[in-house]
Amino acid sequence: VSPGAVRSASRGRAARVPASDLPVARVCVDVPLAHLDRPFDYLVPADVADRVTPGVRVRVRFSGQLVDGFVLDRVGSSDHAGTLAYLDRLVSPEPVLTGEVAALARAVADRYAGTLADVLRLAVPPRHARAESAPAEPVSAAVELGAHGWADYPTGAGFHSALAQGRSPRAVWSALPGGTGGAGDWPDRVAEAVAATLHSGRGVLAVVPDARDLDRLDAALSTVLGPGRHVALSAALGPAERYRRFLRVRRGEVRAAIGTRAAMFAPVADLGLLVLWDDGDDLHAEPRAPYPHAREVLLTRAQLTGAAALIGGYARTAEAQLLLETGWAKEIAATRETLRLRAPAVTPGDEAQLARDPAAAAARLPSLAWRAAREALQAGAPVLVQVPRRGYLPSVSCVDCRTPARCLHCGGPLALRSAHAVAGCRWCGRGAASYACPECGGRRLRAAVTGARRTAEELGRAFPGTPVRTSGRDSVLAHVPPESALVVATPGAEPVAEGGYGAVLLLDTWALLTRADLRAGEEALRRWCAAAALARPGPQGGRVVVVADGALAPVQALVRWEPGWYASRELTDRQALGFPPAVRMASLSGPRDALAELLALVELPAGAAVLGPVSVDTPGDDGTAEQALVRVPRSAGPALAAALHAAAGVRSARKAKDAVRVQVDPRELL
DNA sequence: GAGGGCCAGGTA
DNA sequence: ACCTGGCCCTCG
Repeated sequence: VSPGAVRSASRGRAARVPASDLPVARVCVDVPLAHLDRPFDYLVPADVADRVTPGVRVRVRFSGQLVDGFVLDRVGSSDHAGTLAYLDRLVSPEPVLTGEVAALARAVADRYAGTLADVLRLAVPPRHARAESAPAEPVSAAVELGAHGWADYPTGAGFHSALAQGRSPRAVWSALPGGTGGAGDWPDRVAEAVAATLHSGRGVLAVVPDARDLDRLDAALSTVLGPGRHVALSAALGPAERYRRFLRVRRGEVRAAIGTRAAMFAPVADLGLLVLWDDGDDLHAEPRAPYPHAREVLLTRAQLTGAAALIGGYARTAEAQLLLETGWAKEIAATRETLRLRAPAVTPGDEAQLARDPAAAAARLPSLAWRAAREALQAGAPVLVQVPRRGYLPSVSCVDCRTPARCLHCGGPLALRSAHAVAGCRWCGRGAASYACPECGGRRLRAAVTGARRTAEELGRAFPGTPVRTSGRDSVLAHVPPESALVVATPGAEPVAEGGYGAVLLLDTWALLTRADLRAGEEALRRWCAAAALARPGPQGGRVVVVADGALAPVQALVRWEPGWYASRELTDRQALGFPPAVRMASLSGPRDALAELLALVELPAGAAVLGPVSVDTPGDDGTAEQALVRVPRSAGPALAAALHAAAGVRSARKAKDAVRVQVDPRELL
C-alpha cells in the first residue's frame, strides 16, 4: 500500500500506514479493571511517528470505545497474535510520563495490589493544553555550596557532605526542636540538604504533609537557593498552574521539587535525594486506590533510582525505626547536650492535682499547668494549649486501670456494640465474655472517653484579661505575635509564635491515648512533639506540661525527648504482637457475598492468616458490609499483593457486581 | 468497562 | 422455535 494513496470512504481521511521505524506502541489504557492491568500494543501511524515517544498521552480504540492511555514504549514488533489497531490520536507530544515514574508506578501498583492505570491517575496531573505552549524557561545555573546547620547532629555533617559529593546516604532524622525564631529549623536543614544535592548535579524531591509545612519549606528554599531553582507543587494551585509547574519539572527547567502528597510522583530527572517530613502524619496516606503511602512510594523510588533518602520528623514512626533496625538507613539524632540546649522543659501534670483557682479547676487544669501558663503570660509570652479533636472512635478499656482492651486471640481492639452486649473483637469477631485485663486483672470494661473539646471560653475564664485565639479545622492561624495570649489549637493547626511559646499545655490526653487505633501511642507522641517543638528552649524558659500519667511510655518519651527510644519500644511490641510494620496486613471490605467470593478465590501465600470477616456498619449501606483482614509475614507481602490482585482480576473479568476494596497497609486498623 | 458466544432452562 | 440469565472470554 503506497502511503497516502488510499482514502477511506467512510472516514474521508488518508489510509494510515505504520511508522517505518518501531511501528508498535505499548500502551497502558486507562481502564480501572484488574484483569486488564497489562500493556496493549497499537500501530503507530507514520504521520505522527516522530512525536509518539514513550510517555505521551494517546487516545486508542479499546473494545470498541475510545479511551485515554499512555505510551509506555516504542518497539519493533508485537507478540500479539491478532491484527493491531492504530493509535486513534496523539493527544499531545509532551512526554508526561517518564520511564522512571512509569517503573515506579508499576512497583507501587504491585505493592498495593492495584493497577498501573490507577497509580498513573495519581501520578500524572490532568492535561491543561495552554500550559504546554508556555515558553521554556532557562535552566538555572549550578548551586554553590553554602554554610549549613547539619553539624548540630553528630552524623549530620557527614550526611550533608555525602550528598554534596554525589553519594546516596539514607537517613532517619530526629529533628531538634527549638531554633530559628520559635518555628523550628527543619525547613532550613531540608533546604541545605536540597542545596547540597543540587550542587552534586542531581535532582531532589521533598514531600511534606500540608500546605503550611510547604509554605515554610518553600520560604527556606527561596532563601537558601535563591529564586527560580525550585517549584512547589500542591493541589491548591489549581489545574493550570499545577500542570505548568509539573511541566517545568519534567522538562528539567528546575531540578528541585517540593510538595504535598501528590508530588511524590513528580518527574524529577536524575534523582539524588528524596525527602519526607513527618512520615507519621496521616495526610501522607493517599485516600484513592490503591491507597499508596508517601513514605512507601518515596522509599521504593529511592530503591529503584539509587537516590539518597531522608525521613525526618520530631517524632519517629515504627516504620522509620524498622529502616534503622534493618540497616537500610542510618540515624541522624542530636546528642543529649544539644537537646538540653534546644528542647523545652517537659513535665507531666497530674490530673488529680487540680489547680486551687476555681476557674482553672473548672477548666480541669492541673496546678502545674496553670502555674506554667500564668508565669509565661506574666512574662509577656504566648501560651499554646493543644486540645485533641473530638470524635475519636469509641473503644473499650479496663475500668480499673484504663488499659485499652485487646482481643486475646488476634490482638485486635475490643468494642461494645451496646451497653449490655458482650465485648467483641473488631478484627476477628470473636466474643470476649471472659476478658481479664492483662495489666491489672480487672474484668470490667467501659467505653473509653471520646475526646471532649475544651472551649476557649473555659480557658479564658481561668486567665481573665488574657486574649484567647483559636486555630482549628475551620480557621487555621499560621502565626501569632510574641505577646501574652492564650492560643487554643487542635493538633496540626498550631500557629508558630515568633520567638517561641513561653509554655505549651497538652490537654485531654486520654482522648488520644485510649483510641482503638493501633498507633494511638505513637500518634499521641507525634502530636505532642509537634506542639512542644514550638516552645522556647528550656534554658530560655520554655515549659511544656503534658496532662497525663508520667509513667506512660509516650509521656516519658516526651519528657526525656527520646522519640527513638519510644519508636524502638513500639516496634518491639508490634513484633511481639504481630502488628504492622512487623507483619504486612491487607484489609478487604465490601458487601458480604462479594467479600466471601474474593476470599474463596484468593490463593493466599504460606503463613497467611485471615481475621474475620466481621460486619462493619457503614452509614448508607444496606447493612451487609463486612471487612476481613489478612495478615502475612513481611517477606510474603509481595505474594499477598499479587494474590489479591489476581483474585480481584478474576472477579472483574466475571463482571462481578459489587467491588471489594483491597487496602494493603490500611491506614486505620479498626 | 462493553460486547459477544455458548449453554441451560424456561416460555409460546 | 424463541427468549432469558449465567458464565466465560476478549479487548491490541
